[in-house]
Amino acid sequence: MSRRPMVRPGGRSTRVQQAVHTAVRELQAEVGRPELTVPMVAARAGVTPSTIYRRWGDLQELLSDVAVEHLRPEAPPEDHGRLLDDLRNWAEQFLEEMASPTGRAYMRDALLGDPEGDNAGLCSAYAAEQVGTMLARAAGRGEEVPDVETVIDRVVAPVMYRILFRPDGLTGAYARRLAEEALTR
Amino acid sequence: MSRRPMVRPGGRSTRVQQAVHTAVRELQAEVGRPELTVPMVAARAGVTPSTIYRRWGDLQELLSDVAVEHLRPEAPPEDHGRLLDDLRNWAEQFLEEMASPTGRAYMRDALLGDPEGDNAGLCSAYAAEQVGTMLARAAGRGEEVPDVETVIDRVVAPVMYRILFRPDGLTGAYARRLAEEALTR
DNA sequence: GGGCATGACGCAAGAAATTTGCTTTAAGGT
DNA sequence: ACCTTAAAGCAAATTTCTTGCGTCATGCCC
Repeated sequence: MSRRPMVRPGGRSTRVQQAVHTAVRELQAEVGRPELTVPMVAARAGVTPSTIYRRWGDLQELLSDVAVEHLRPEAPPEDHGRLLDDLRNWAEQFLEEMASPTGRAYMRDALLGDPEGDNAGLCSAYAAEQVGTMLARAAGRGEEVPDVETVIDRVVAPVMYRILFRPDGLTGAYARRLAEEALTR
Repeated sequence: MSRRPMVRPGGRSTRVQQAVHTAVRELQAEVGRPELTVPMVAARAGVTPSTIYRRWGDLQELLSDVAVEHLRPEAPPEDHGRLLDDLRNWAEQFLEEMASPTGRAYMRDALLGDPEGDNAGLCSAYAAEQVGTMLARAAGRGEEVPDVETVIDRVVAPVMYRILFRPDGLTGAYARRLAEEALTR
């Protein structure tokens, strides 16, 4: 008894997962996403196709996994000593990363192969965490700070919406303006 | 010379297109999206699979087409005699349509099979048009009105962002609040 | 109104992909 | 060290996708 499902984070499973993710990244760069196939990834990763099908279901879910990995922020947002500067800079960087062709591709992939919406939720959580860090720092300095949800609505959402639906004419200045308006108005 | 590509809007092409679209809608309702395949749609539409592959490329682009058709608004927004009421009601309806399981599925499909981003742009244009109608009406009444772009950023974008990335806990009240804040603050 | 050029569809064969049952491997607990 | 079992390998069966070619119907011109 007491048989909880076995979790095996270290070992072969992990090696396979990494090999497959690496293969996806390499092949995406080499042949481009439209030419990418599961058997191709499997061959590069030194794995049988059925392994990929069983673990990920299909190419989209695999791409979604890889995309989310890339979308995870690597460091907390820079500290400029004042919330307005923090947020302005972060928003500009965020837009530039996400609006680039590769950024947009990752976002689309992340949303795409994600029936449960788990990966999408994760992306949103990353952004919320970054915003939360900036707000907490500012509050610690005694600044008056808005809600995380407010900043999501006023800064993150417009940037994401425009990237997904109207990618033309996006500039860093737009992101900075959103940040300013979120704090002043 | 002077041979522009022949467009044949009436006739067989159109019949095939409608038959295929209808088949997609019916089968989506009957067997669900995950089970849907191109050969299945072709059979229902009384068409060979190769026709679908040639015209649409793959299932995702077809689904994207069908989705955009459903996302097109059927009527201009209701007129309540005051911008605040117009916008509040419209935002609430918009959220409720888009946040439903079928609405979300359509949105995802529209974004999904759309390498060029044309369909996504179309969706955004629909929303902008609806907003523009309300603002023009209000301006005609002498009300002071914000920019279309502002309303997009403050109302449409947050709703869409949350539907795509954090579908939990969305209510009509949230949409109404966004509308109010877009006009007052 | 009757041909003509052309784009779209049907058909069928071939290639590629996905699925699936069974076997083998190796991680982790006893 | 041994067992148990999740996960990977392998290969056959199935399904989907691609492609070349013949046919059909539409829109234009006479």
